[in-house]
Amino acid sequence: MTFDRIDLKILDILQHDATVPVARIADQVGLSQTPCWKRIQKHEETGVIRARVALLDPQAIGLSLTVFVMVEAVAHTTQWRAEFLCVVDTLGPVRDVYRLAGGHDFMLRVVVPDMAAFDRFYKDLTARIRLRSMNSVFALETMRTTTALPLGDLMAG
Amino acid sequence: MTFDRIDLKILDILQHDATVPVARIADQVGLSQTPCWKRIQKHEETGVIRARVALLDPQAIGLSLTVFVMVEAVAHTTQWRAEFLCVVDTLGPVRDVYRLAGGHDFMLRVVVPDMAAFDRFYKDLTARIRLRSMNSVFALETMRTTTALPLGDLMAG
DNA sequence: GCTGAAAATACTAATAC
DNA sequence: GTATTAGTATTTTCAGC
Repeated sequence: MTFDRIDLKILDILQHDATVPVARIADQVGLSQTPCWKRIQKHEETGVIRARVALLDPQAIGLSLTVFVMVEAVAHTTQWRAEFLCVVDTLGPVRDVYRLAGGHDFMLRVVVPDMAAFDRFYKDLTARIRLRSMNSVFALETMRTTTALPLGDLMAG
Repeated sequence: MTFDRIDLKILDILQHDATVPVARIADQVGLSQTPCWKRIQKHEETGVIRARVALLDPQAIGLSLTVFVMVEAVAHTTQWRAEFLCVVDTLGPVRDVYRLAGGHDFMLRVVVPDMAAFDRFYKDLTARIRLRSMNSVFALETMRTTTALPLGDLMAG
């Protein structure tokens, strides 16, 4: 898979605002509507565009607490990883799961309404699987956040 | 601002797939098209729906390295925070900026193509602002990730 | 690969109930 | 809140260059 400047520009527009009509995208990238539409279609089929979603305001909905949970595994085995993943999948507040290099094995991004809800999550997690260690880092403020990928750096380089 | 079950259901559908037509959403929440459309419209105006975006596959585009950068501030002042935020805003690979409780002051989520690009980012950051400490945690694997908020927990509780 | 135009679908707004 | 309507915009397909 390879992307030319036009592809990257199309993707960059859509990852910032997916409501822009194809006609205007075509205009901005210097293409007519049909070929522009076909490129977008291709990107959807090949999975480069994974989804089109609405982003909600966590504060407005009352989900104002973000916590990063650093976890150490009891055993470094495929089986333990599978079980761990299975457990966190059943826990509603878990948004992201990363496997890490270094001291900690995993990091979870957890979103809850308040500290009480986080405590329930904490008890749920520790009840369902044994962990070597668990270290919670609380976010006081989300200063910036974006789902868009840095395509600009690719176009320049 | 208060949301009933219907509002939450509408938002939950849209945050997973924003391409679902209003007619089908109305169907699923047990409303006719007009009031359903008006609710969505209201949520867009009040900012509950912040944006509709396309989510791209980082691997497919060659942005396969995610790094979490933990930063300690040199000074705990409003001015230093503003300067720090200003600097990271100019650095392309920075996706998220969180202010943290505890030992580290900030965490950045950084997305780059490879280690060489991360090294460039590292040099850029440290050249533009003085930090007390900087600790990079590399993600070996993104096991799960979602932009959707856990609304199910709210509907149950 | 491109252009242009037609068809199908969805959105938006207004109506009366 | 529902049902219906109509006008507009967008998406999607189908020709031909």
